[in-house]
Amino acid sequence: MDNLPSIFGQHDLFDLEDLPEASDDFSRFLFNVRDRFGVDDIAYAGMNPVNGSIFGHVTYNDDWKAHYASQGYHKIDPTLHKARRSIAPVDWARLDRDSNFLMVFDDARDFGIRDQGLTIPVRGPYGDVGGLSVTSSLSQKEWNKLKGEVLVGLQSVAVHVHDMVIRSDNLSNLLRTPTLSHRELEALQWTSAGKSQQDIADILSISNRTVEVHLRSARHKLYALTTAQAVGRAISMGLIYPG
Amino acid sequence: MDNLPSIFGQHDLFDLEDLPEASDDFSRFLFNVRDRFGVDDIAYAGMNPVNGSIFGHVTYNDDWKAHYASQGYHKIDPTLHKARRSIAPVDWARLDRDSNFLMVFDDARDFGIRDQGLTIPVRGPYGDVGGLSVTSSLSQKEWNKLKGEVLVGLQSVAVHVHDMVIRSDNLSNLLRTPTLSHRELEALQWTSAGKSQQDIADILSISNRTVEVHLRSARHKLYALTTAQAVGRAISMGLIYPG
DNA sequence: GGCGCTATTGGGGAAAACCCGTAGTTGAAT
DNA sequence: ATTCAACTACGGGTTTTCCCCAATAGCGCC
Repeated sequence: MDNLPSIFGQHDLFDLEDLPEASDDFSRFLFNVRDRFGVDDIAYAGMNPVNGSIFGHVTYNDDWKAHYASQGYHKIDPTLHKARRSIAPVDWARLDRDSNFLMVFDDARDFGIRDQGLTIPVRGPYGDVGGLSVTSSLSQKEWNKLKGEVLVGLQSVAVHVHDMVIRSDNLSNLLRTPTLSHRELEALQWTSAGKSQQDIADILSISNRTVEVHLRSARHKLYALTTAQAVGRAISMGLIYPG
Repeated sequence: MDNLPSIFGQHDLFDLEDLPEASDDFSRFLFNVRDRFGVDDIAYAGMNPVNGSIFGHVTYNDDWKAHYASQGYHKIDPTLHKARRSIAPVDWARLDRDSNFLMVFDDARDFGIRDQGLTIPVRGPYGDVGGLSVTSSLSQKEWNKLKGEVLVGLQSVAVHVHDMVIRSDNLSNLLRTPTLSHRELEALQWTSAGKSQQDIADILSISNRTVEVHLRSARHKLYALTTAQAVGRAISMGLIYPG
């Protein structure tokens, strides 16, 4: 927690020392960012890779927040969907106007929210993913200009917000200790290389039952239902490498 | 397999400049960025888990590049190691001056490279990790000032470079990859989400035997011996996403 | 029309994985 | 000194996957 703030010094617009400690203050921080960048609304959504749940802080009005949640739009929101698969910022103008897009944004319009915006994905080392979105109701020309001006700054804000949220999120704390033992990692690694439990037992010169125990333990630690899921999760978290 | 795995695994380091295509563009781009931001050197290192290869692209002089590679410093480089575990930019000033640090930077000094710099981690959705580092030989006071000014911009550059590298690498891999059918991808995707064949059969409203056929076909196309391996491979290739 | 490819649906049986335990040893930490 | 996590191993029983086989339907292509 203390090894981050000073890196940004005093010159930076968004010094981490200004970042709120309590999660209740995240919204206020976002309002602050919104005003500084001159956008309509700003929203952060963090995705927990364990159960796929999404949590976030937004400056949207309460009506839209409630509607969005009640409709389960986080499951189909194309901006989140694309951000989850992208490295670079996602310009909503480049998204397909497919059925999911229309379903979300047709409703959004009724709540005063336009389909003009950006989503910036950010990832941490534990498979944690987040996205910072901004919306604007400027004219297209003005928005394009503003977009270029704020993009770089928003990138930085996104990283800082995600960092803070993940650090204060209890669920993610479980993931932040992916202390897979050496044997568990070995077993997973060989499984990812296509070896059976018996193969691995021979390779490691241990019993196949022991290999099974290690894989079972790895599944539990990664909250995975199957070994295949554990392998995928471990790869996406950088714990092992594809074989 | 080490107790403390090397940063990018057991793989060899190789230089983007050794690659025929686009290397000139990357090189020019980095030199360009270096001059624009007023730093001494810029280095990008990234790993694509598709083949576990490491991509490096730097503005360091050839002597240091050769020395760094020949000593295998990418395995112990503390700047990479810390960046691998961090979301936010890593200030080298805050790193422990441990044995690994001294081993790398004592040598670096002989090649005119200071232990004053920043490393910005970047992550993509497939477990791919990269880091953009900059060095400076300014006075500490001047460097602290410059650091605050360039940090936000470098964040953006880092994302951009990583995106370009991974994208081109994924693309080249995709060209050699047999295309999986829609059903095969669906089956793999749900398997990655921890579902059994019967679960998937229910979800897709097809027979569990059909699901099995799709998974088998996917395994063959991916040259995978087990479904777990196929899942890992598909994730690392970007065909599916971790569930 | 034939040809090749893919998606779909099965059966039977072998192999592997998985779940529920118990239990001894080691080494590190409190 | 005791707790605790990791590693090791085994048993019995269940579930799932995997591999052999065959078959129908749809699709574009020459």
